[in-house]
Amino acid sequence: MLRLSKLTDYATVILSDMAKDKTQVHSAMEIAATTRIALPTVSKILKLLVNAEVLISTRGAKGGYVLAREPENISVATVISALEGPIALTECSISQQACEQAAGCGIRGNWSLINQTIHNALESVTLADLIRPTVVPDEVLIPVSSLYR
Amino acid sequence: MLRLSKLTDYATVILSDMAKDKTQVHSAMEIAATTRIALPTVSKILKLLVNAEVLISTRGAKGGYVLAREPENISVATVISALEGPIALTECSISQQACEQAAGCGIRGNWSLINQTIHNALESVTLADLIRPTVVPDEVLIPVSSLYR
DNA sequence: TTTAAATAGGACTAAAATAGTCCTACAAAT
DNA sequence: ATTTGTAGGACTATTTTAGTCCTATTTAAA
Repeated sequence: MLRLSKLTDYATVILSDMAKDKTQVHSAMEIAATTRIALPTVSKILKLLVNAEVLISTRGAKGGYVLAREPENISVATVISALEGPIALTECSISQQACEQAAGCGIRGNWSLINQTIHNALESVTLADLIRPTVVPDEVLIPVSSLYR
Repeated sequence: MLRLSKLTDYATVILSDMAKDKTQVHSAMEIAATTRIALPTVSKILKLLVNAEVLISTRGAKGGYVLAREPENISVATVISALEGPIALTECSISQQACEQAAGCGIRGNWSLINQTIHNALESVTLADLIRPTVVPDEVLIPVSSLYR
């Protein structure tokens, strides 16, 4: 269902939580407690976010995790790719090697355009936006169609 | 990886194929042959597309499938939801019932906005666009960020 | 009216991805 | 030294997805 994995979902919850208190070092245990996500799972997610340079970790007693940069500079796209790998709707957009159908496939180019579109949409939303109080706009304008007309 | 399922991918290939010859009735066997996708799999996909009213089927000898409407009027969003169900990145955007974290979750509203954005992007691209010769534009403009500034 | 060529619907199996857990090693503070 | 913490990876269980198959029904044509 074009669904994000649960882990990614958790990651956004965790990061939102951390963003509210963005200079404080949070331990995995503490985060598990406030988010009510099981500790081993929290740890796993935090590690992935460190690898993606979204978080910075400190080892040892009083160690823990902090945001590596301002919430405004952490895009949703970054978080998703940290947890799930590259954002691409179709297999052929990632692996350079042609699929079996590639020869007669005239739609690859257009898929990559759609991927690009979605990637841009996710890139433009940041952690700061996520924790902002919800505003439901009258209309959401997406001029993708203009590309074709 | 925010990936489409293989079946959805196949569906776009199948539909593109059918769109090239949009008034002709195609049997499942014929489609399997030209797309090189296994027959039982093709059948499964075609049935789903009939249920979603993207295709119209005719039973019996000389029966088969045709597009239910013009390729311009079949959106990628429709195809995706036919195969995968509602397009929603997060669980909570679909099931009305609150998740465990819901109480302290301040990001649900913003997720639904992102969902909406992506849905609109996918809604604006049609089967007709998919089979069009690829054009790579200089820039893809997505003003999602403008919603927040 | 019989037969062949199709789809409809659903049950079922196999395979792959995802989620979740656990263990051992390492680092820093007290 | 000991305690509190992360790093990294192996492992297991669960769920989802992909793929197959069977039986019923429908229609065209011989």
